[in-house]
Amino acid sequence: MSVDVGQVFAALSDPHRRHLLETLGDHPHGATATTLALPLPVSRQAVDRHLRVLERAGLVSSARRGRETLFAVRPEQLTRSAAWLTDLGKRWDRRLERLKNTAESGGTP
Amino acid sequence: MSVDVGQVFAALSDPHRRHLLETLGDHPHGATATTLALPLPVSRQAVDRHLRVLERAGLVSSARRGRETLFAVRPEQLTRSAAWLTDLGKRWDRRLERLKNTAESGGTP
DNA sequence: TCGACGTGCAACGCGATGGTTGCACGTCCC
DNA sequence: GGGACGTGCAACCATCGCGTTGCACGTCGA
Repeated sequence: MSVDVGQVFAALSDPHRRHLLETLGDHPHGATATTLALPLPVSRQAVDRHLRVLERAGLVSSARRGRETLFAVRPEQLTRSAAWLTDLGKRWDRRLERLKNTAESGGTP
Repeated sequence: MSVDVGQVFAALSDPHRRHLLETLGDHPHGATATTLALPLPVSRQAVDRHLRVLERAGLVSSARRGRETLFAVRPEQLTRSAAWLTDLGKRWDRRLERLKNTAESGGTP
């Protein structure tokens, strides 16, 4: 909770962050920023900042273990955002359905 | 089709654009940028650019009628993005479920 | 036809964002 | 304890996105 859908969408708008999320899905135990940055053409700090953005959006969680920080996915926020999207879609469909019925029952003047 | 989910999420990340989408839902016949900008504290051009972004993301459609341009919602892309989100969520859940089972059946070495 | 209205495009300023590098702190291993 | 490793933070620069204004073009109505 307490996280705006806007932050989630902003986090998901970046291709690098989406890639990080996909990769993190393959590491359910969690992965460090250094490990994730290894095959990428960007620096460790950049990946770290991306992970911070994802964390602020509630999409990943960070847990420090010893001298390394493990990041792991957190499905709840993603589910919430998906629900937001489907809700908006449903409202649209309902409006369009009403419009269609109105048109059939007599009136687009 | 041919629209990236990144564009959709980037479009949805802005509060003004989300508000425009909500408002457009109340005008199934379509609305002009000037009309939409009236109650807002931003200029008509700003609203127009927001609508262009939404159009590029495939979330709204523009149709010129005479000297005015009507914008209307287009639910398909929104449905697609919602599906993308739920799919990613499902994959995560599946991974986490597997992890849980693995842990129970004996092994986190 | 001519004035009025509405739109689209270009140029500009400003703040946010993404990327880099360098350095200080905490933690593991010998 | 001491060196090595990994992380977090700050400063700096380039780029992008948002908002503004001004102007030219197309379209409606008298």
